[in-house]
Amino acid sequence: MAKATDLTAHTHDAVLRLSPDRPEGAAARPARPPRIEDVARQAGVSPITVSRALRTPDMVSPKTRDRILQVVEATGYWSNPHASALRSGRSSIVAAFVSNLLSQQYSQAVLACARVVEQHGYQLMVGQTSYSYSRELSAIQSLRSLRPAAVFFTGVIELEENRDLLRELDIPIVESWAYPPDPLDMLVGFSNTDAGRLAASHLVARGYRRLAFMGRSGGRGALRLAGFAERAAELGAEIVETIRVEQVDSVIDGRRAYRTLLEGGRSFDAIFCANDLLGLGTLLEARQQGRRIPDDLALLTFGDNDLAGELSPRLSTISFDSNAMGTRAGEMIVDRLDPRSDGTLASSLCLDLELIPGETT
Amino acid sequence: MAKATDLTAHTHDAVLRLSPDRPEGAAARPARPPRIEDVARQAGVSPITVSRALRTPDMVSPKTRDRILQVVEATGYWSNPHASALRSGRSSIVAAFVSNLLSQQYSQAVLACARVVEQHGYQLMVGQTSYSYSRELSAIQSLRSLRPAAVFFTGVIELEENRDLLRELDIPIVESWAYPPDPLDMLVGFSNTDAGRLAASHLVARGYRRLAFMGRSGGRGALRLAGFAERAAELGAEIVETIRVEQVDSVIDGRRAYRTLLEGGRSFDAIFCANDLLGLGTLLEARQQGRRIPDDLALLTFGDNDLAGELSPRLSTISFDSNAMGTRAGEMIVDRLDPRSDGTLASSLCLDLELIPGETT
DNA sequence: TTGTAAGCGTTATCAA
DNA sequence: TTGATAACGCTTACAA
Repeated sequence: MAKATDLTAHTHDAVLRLSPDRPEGAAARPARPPRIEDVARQAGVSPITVSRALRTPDMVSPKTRDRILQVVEATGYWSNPHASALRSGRSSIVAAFVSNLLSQQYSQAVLACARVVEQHGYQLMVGQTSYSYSRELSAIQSLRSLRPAAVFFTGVIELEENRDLLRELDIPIVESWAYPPDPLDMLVGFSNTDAGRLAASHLVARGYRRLAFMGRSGGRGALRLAGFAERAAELGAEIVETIRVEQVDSVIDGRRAYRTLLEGGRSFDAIFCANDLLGLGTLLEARQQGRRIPDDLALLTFGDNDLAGELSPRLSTISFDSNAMGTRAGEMIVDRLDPRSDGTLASSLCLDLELIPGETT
Repeated sequence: MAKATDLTAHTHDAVLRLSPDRPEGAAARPARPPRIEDVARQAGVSPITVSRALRTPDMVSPKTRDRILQVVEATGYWSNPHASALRSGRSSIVAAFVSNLLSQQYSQAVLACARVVEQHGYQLMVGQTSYSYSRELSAIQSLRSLRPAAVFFTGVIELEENRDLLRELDIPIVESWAYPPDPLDMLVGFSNTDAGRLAASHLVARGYRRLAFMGRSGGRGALRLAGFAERAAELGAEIVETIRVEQVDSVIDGRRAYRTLLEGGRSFDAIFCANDLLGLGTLLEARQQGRRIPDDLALLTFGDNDLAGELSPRLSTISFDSNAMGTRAGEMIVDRLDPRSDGTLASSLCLDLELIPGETT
């Protein structure tokens, strides 16, 4: 295969190499990875005994077990996960599906989950659903034959047909990022409706009455808007404008949303941005346009960006801990998969929301 | 299994459910996913013909092919990846190994890579090497039997023995995050040495002469320090203190590193932090301790945090595009795996570094 | 506690 | 262009 390069302008890094002291007589590694049969032969037992020694050590006599484990160590044997999954109908893969792979919050949760399950011998596989039911469907269909040990979604499965498909998998499922009364299985969520209410309460308490909302139109965006509108109405404030933004990948999208908001021509004194990047983009764009914040315009965001508090002005924000969310999801999964678990770990959890007042409201 | 919950304090979100219009006569889904044999029987061909129709359509007559694809569609057939991998010795999994799953830069690169490979029918699996050779070894060993289609590392494999193991896998490998002259296979990197040089040049040009360095002691940290020290010496500046921080998970670690730096008792007028979070933590801690920045202390960081420019003061930073890095890695991988590729895509790439002057130097 | 036999669902190989 | 046969490496079910 041709190798083209475009290196000219850059200096190479020094070569970082370490050569271990290889024992003199160390045999060259065989071209093929060792199979369970190789281990069995060397240990003088049958393959199934090796399998037991590795998966259910208690079912093998200590003497045999030690001998087997020694051979395993010496050969560098590693069970073939495909063969294992094919025969047993269960793999050591934990599948995670993210609404948007570029969102920092989702990735944080997924990677926190990966950390936990990895420590228990599972491997995490990432996929993207793109807030789309059809992508969600094909993701779920691929799970039917992948036979993962468990699934984690950064969201709630809404489509009844997809819920049915997932139930049929008969594996632990963690939904997250919302707090519905009827999760498929396990849940690490927070109340999006409460987040909206909290936002309205805060803005009204600060004296704002003409409110605008920015967020996705479906799912959690709708929930946040519902709570926001409900509480605003209760408190006598008005939602004068609602901007729907379906895909948010960078602050640019927030800047654009703010300009769209202005085009509506309505006057408002505060915006609730149901998403970090929207909030950040709005802040930058509004300041650039000469708005004084919060005097001309107040800004409240929702998200988990720990840098919101480091900006100048510090963004007022409603926040939750996406890292903890992923960790808890991972813990629920490994607990459920652990046959020795006593099953007392909560299978549903609602994380707290925190309103962190900054300098923008 | 017992279900404990601790829900009391929170409001449930409304149920978000959608039920599709299911066609009248739609049969209930069978409990077991369809196998290739089911499709074959319904299409009146043998299993291997179905397999060919799906993988190498050109080898099947158009008429047969269409009939098969119709049945595939109707049954929702999805090839079992484990059986396929077991038999063929190659799976559709792309493995990605990250030095630290909590690092935003690494996750960004990995998820960008996931995005690309996913569009070509591969699934990305994430693992963590924790900057440790032994973790790296076990990661690589697991690959021997996982038989992924390709591997992506957010780093360079340093240990000669691990390099040998990887070569034996005989699959596309992408290393990244550095620019050594002898990559294992493909490379999307940048020069860490140049980054260090750039840092020293900038600081000296701004009039700083007593410099401090913060970063990891091994690998890329060492390269950045080498370039930094080399250029500083050339320009007549002195490196008065070097702080080694092996694990950086949050700004807290940066705060701590700064305090450690002070304990040394040496006086310095500028710090180069080889990592975003170290820089941010140092900034926060130094300001809290009453240091005026950059008058009392200048600060230059290395990383890819687009928020560095939004802080107040804006952090001076040497930056690269980790998102592009992951995307390019993904593109290299799918190109190499595509039998129709003409092999003209560069297999080695050096990304540009950009010095973005902020208000801290 | 250990072993035998069979099969998970696919694809390589060879034959027609 | 299509098919028969066997095998990938493991674990279930059953037997000793």
